[in-house]
Amino acid sequence: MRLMVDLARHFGEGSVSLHVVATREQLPEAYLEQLVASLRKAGLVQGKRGAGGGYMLSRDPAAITAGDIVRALEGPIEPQICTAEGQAVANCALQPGCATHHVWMALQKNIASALDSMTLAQLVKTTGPADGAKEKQRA
Amino acid sequence: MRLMVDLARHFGEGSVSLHVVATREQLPEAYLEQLVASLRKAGLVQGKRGAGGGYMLSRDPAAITAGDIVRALEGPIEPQICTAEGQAVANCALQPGCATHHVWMALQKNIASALDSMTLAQLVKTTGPADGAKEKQRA
DNA sequence: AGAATACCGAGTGAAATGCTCGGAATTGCT
DNA sequence: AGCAATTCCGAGCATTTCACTCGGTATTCT
Repeated sequence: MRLMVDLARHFGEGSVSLHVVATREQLPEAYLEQLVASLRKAGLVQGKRGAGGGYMLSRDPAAITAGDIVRALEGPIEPQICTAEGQAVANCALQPGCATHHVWMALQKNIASALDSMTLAQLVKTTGPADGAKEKQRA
Repeated sequence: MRLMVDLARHFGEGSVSLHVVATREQLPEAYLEQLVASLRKAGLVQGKRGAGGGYMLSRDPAAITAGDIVRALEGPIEPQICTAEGQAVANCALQPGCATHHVWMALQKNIASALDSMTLAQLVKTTGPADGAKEKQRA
């Protein structure tokens, strides 16, 4: 997540090496390498090999949401095994009218829409200065 | 969760033994025992010992939310370690303007309000009796 | 050529999750 | 009083996930 925000922050400056990001964000480089692999497979970033290479976002920061990132890294959003995104009615296999299924489905949609409504561009903006704006929430 | 809905479904009928709930919901009894301990400590259910004993909700089903249950079983709602409920500004200890903190806080509030808006009474209503089917049927 | 860098696959330690086991303590029934 | 039902309690166990490491290979720049 922080990785992506960092990349977004330097969007348009060519490719950035993981080494730089790692030191800048104080994250283990070897770990980022692994994460970025998933992000690349999901088409969110592009890598450039060789000396002077690195990574860059493949889309505009305004066109990438937190939801995209979460899905790329952790798979479909599913509060419970039986309520993953994109499953029609699911594999519950238990009582058809399983009371709790309702709960998790509602929650899943809620989470998904919350994450999908946050773009990288927004995140970059809301954290440049001393973080004064905390208004972007609708009940 | 299903345990609580089951209890709610039979609210007002005195105490229900775990054995009954377990067979009714097809869940391992020994496991329920453990779960219900947390629920009791959280004040959501009351236990009555001895033969003919069992558990019952300590409040009206309309006064218990999914959020209550989740918190009782899994602790405060926290999408990330640094964004648990009830923490003022938190233990991030990293960059003060950590970009992603914002995301998780928003998400946490979203989840919490979603769960808090679902009461057991509602859940009982929106799902027919599991299999007992001798309750008064409505919906 | 040599260094920097992305790529790849496997492995590790700690924690959470769902569940089991054995044994108390309490209560109702006969 | 005694027995059976039931809550209570603490520990343990198998699997999975999480965050992270390691060693190596391929590519590209200077």
